[in-house]
Order: sequence, then structure tokens, then C-alpha cells
Amino acid sequence: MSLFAYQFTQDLVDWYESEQRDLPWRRSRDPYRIWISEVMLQQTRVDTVIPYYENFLKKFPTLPALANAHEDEVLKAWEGLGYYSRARNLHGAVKEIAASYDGVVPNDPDKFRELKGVGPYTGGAVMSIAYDFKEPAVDGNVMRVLSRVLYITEDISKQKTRKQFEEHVREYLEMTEPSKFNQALMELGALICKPKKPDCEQCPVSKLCVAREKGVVEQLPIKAKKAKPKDQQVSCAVIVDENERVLIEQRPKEGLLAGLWQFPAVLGHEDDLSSVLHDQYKLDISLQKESDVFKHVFSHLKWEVSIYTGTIATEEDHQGVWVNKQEFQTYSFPVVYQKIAKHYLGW
DNA sequence: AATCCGGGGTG
DNA sequence: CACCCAGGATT
Repeated sequence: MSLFAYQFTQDLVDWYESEQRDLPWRRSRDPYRIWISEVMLQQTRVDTVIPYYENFLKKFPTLPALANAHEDEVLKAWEGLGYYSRARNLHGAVKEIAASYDGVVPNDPDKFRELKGVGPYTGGAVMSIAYDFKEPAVDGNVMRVLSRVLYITEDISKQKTRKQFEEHVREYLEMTEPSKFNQALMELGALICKPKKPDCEQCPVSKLCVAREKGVVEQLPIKAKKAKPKDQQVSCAVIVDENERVLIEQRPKEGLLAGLWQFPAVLGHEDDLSSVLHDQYKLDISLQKESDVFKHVFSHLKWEVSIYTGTIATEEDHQGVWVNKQEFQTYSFPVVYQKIAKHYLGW
């Protein structure tokens, strides 16, 4: 048995036991709670997640409670967190467990990984943290730490590279508590072995770190650059009636921001927007072009949203969904439309 | 294997 | 602005 592996796991877990943060999802081994936290934490920072996690668990305290909720409620609890398919997949998986597993999260990594939204990382994380299965939980954090400690220079955006890391972790899991070790690895990445300015002086395994010895810690991990987001022009209509109701619409069930709500909007310019207002909502009103342009960056798109405002008389025959302020708050809107609502309506 | 899918923090 | 982040589904 490798001396390196023994010392690495011991030093890392010892460090974790004394230095770990007191995070809400660490106060329980309930697989449901662990699962919620892991899904929220995908591509999302701890500080952002905490308030969402607290609110979500208050609203859906148990797996059956979430299973019985309507998707709109779930999306509302996810509003502003991004990657909304996470919420829909989680909800679908939980309903599957309520139907096929008597409401209990499967105590079986292979079964758990079959569920919607549960991939290699989330599967390993929940199964190891809740049930102490010897399953790797390799995320970006773990790949950064191990690429440095082991001096692995493959591109971490490749699947093949992630599997290499999983093999190393499997070896380590044989000689430690999986729940603690997996979390220790991620905690080290979050607190010490950071992307920039890693705090090697405080690192419990710096003596074992090859990148440290070579003086190349900050050059790792190697990661392919992502394509720049493409520009899209969006035109958006904020139409109110004389009773302070505003026209909103639901986005398609698939694709970008699926199922979320917005003010009527089109890809394109004023003419395209007018056509939609006429065809879909039977609205022939004069639009006023506002000077503000809202810029919003997604992972692969950059929106420039031009705003057009208008008012119609209440007695006109309304088509579409018109809501007052109180009703508005119950729908789930992407952040860019929340900003627009705040600016033009004060909502 | 490459692309799609949000939002916020950091330097 | 560039880069990063507790990824998974789809094609």
C-alpha cells in the first residue's frame, strides 16, 4: 500500500476535522438534504446557495413534500439560481422515488445514478456523504486539488481526465471514511487550494504536492478555453393597463430558461416585437422605445435587451396573462426580467 | 466528444 | 473584461 496515499488521506481528513466550515447541509446525514445541496451547488458558489437551500428546505422539508409540489412552485423556489433544468430534473427524480422507491432515496449508487439530473459527481457525492459508499465525487474543485498534488497535466474538461481522477480517489477511499474524505478534498479546494492565490502555507498536504515542489501550482489545472458567448438582440415589451396590470408570458417548456416567465419578448427588433403583440395578443398599440439597454450574459449567450413600453385601456379585450404586483411575485422570472420589472414597475 | 444550459464573484 | 465555479443532458 502506497505510503503517499496513506499520508495524504490522513493529513487531509485530520485537517478537515478541525477546519471544516459549519454549512447548513453538514448538520444532517439525511440523503434528501445532502442531495438538494449538491444539486444547488453545481456550478454555483456556497454563499449564493445558502439562502436558497434554507428557503427550499423550509418549503419542501421532506422528499414526499417536494414530490407532491407543483413544478411552478419548485421553479419559484429556484428563481434566480440559474440552470433551471436542475430544478425540473430534481423534481422529476423525487417524484420517481416517491412512486417507485416508497419515498426513500435508494441506498444503492447504481440505482441512484439512474435518476434524472444525477450524474457521476452528484451520484458519488450523495452516496458517499449520506451513506459512506466508497464512491468518488470528482468536481472541478477535486480536479484542481489533485491535478496539483499529483501533477496531472491533462485537460480537465475532458471526460477521460475526470475518470483518471476518479481512479485515484477510489484508491484513497479504501483507507479512509468516504464521507469525510470526499468533503475534505472539496473543502481544501474551496478554502486553501483556490484557483488563484492558493494558500500553500496553510495547506495540510503541501509537503506531498508535486506542483508545489515544481513551483507550478498556479499553472494548474489545465483547462480548454470556452467559446465566447454570442451576441443576441432581444426586444421586450412592458405593457400595462390602466389598472396596473402587466402582460407576461411563459417561455417554451424546452431550451433556454424553459418554463420561466417573461415580459413578451422576441429575438430581433421593434417590428418583430410589434408583430408578436399583434398576432399573439391582438394588441395594436404605439410602443415607446426606452433608452435603456439591459445587458445580460449567460454561459453561451450575451443578450442586449431593448425595452419598449406601452399602455392600453382596461376595457379592451385582454388576451394573454395580465397580472398585478401581488400576482407577479408568484411567477418565476429569470434575473434579467427581474431587473426590468424593478426598473419600470418598481416591483 | 462537443454543445447547451444561468448567475454571481473575483482580479 | 476574463476567468472561475460543489455538472448533467443531449446530440
